[in-house]
Amino acid sequence: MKKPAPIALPEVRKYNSQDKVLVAVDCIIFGFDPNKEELQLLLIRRDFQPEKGKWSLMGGFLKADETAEAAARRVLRKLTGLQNVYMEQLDVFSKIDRDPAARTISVAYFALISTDEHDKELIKKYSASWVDLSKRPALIFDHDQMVNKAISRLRYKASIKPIGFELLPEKFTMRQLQKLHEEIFDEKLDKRNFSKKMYSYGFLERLKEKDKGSSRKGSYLYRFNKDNYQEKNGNWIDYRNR
Amino acid sequence: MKKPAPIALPEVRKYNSQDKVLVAVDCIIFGFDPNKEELQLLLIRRDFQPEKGKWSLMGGFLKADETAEAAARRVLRKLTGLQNVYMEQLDVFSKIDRDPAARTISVAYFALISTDEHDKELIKKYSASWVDLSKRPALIFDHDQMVNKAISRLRYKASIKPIGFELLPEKFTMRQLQKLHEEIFDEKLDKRNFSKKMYSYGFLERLKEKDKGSSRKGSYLYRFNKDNYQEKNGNWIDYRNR
DNA sequence: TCAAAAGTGTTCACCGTACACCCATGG
DNA sequence: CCATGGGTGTACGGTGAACACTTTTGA
Repeated sequence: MKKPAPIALPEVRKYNSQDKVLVAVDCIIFGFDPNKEELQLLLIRRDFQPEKGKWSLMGGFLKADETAEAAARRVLRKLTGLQNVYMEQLDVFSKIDRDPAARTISVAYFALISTDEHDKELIKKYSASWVDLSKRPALIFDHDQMVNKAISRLRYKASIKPIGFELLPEKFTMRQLQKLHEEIFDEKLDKRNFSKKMYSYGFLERLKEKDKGSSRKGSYLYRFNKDNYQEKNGNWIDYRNR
Repeated sequence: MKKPAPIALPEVRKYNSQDKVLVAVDCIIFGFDPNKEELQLLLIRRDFQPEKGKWSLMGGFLKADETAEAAARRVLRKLTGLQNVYMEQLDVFSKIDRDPAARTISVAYFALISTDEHDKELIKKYSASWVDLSKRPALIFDHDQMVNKAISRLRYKASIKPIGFELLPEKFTMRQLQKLHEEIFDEKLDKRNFSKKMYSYGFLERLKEKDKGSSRKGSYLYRFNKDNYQEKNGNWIDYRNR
């Protein structure tokens, strides 16, 4: 199918004389616990040197036969067991000494998962745990930078796409949805304006059921209707064409 | 200063067993010729295999002792002679066979320069040339994808930051500024509304001089006032915190 | 019956958009 | 004097923000 690349000697030498480097992927994994009403981050305790025992993002090395995205998905799956996760490339981090053990550049990905869905066994195996975003410990290398960047990106994305649904269980209440947005943007929102806006997008499906967990009266459960979203997504403008 | 990384044998073997890959940087270089009133792209004709003679973005390989951004700036400088250029990381492209000669991942950067500033000699040396964005030839590898992504990003950026000034000469007319925006967003704008909006941001400085090149009456020249921009940039919202 | 959370409508200010005429000048 | 592009103001509608009271029900 593909014609073999023509190999001319001087050019081959050119390629060969270039430096090769290790390429890592690191995953910034966000979650949201509707009960705790806090944004959370899935972190691991590193079980190898350097910086063994310190808190870190989950990461791994890019293999020669996979794309960066595939590597990130592999890493994420190893830790959570989840496959079809919202994931997006953030940026490359390439400071020379970012990993003191070896020259490594890292491609950071951010992922959104609903905390009730992942595999608890795997998390235990990797000594990982969910920590409140606001109380997160210092991380190794440049991982704090990665997290900060991921937060910005999350805000941006949430402002132009209904991305927050990735972080909620299938059925959720309007309050939970609002709390999530309040956490993401770090500001209080007016519940009347908030629900009005959400209704206007047209992709919320109100169920018959009510959730009685948080009040006497009970609150309606909603579901995100993807079909409606596809039809009406003219409401959401994304300049970045993702 | 920095304490040496603790080296434990098994972990070193771990790092060593990982694949290393070639890392390239590619620059999507946008320009705008206020006379032609067209967005342009700076392309080169590749002078080595594979795909020798085809149109391509300017690129190069990442060296072991430089960051990706430094590499991109080095590459850009080699071609244009320019140093303080607006530049931003786009994304990593890592399809396995994107470069048929060797497994290479590429970090794409997009850059904005004012076409009157660059070094014509260097451009000649690299058989580069400015092409109209709308009439650009097909590019090698995945460079077309890179360009498309860069266009989206340019639109996004221009919608939240006064990025377009990077593409204009120091002094410019309101018409030129408008044309630039029209090119970026690919739509006609109303000149009254446009200038009103630009004034409202408060960072345009109207000069005494007029440009008599395009009309009898002559049109005022403006300058971008960075100080004013710093003060008033609350007008521009950037969720991505750059 | 009351405490606690849920649900719901209206008003107002501001911003983006549509739209048309006079001005200055060189030829 | 006239053709050409330059420069400016107003009116309207839609959207986002502020704001308070009633409902439900378990204890």
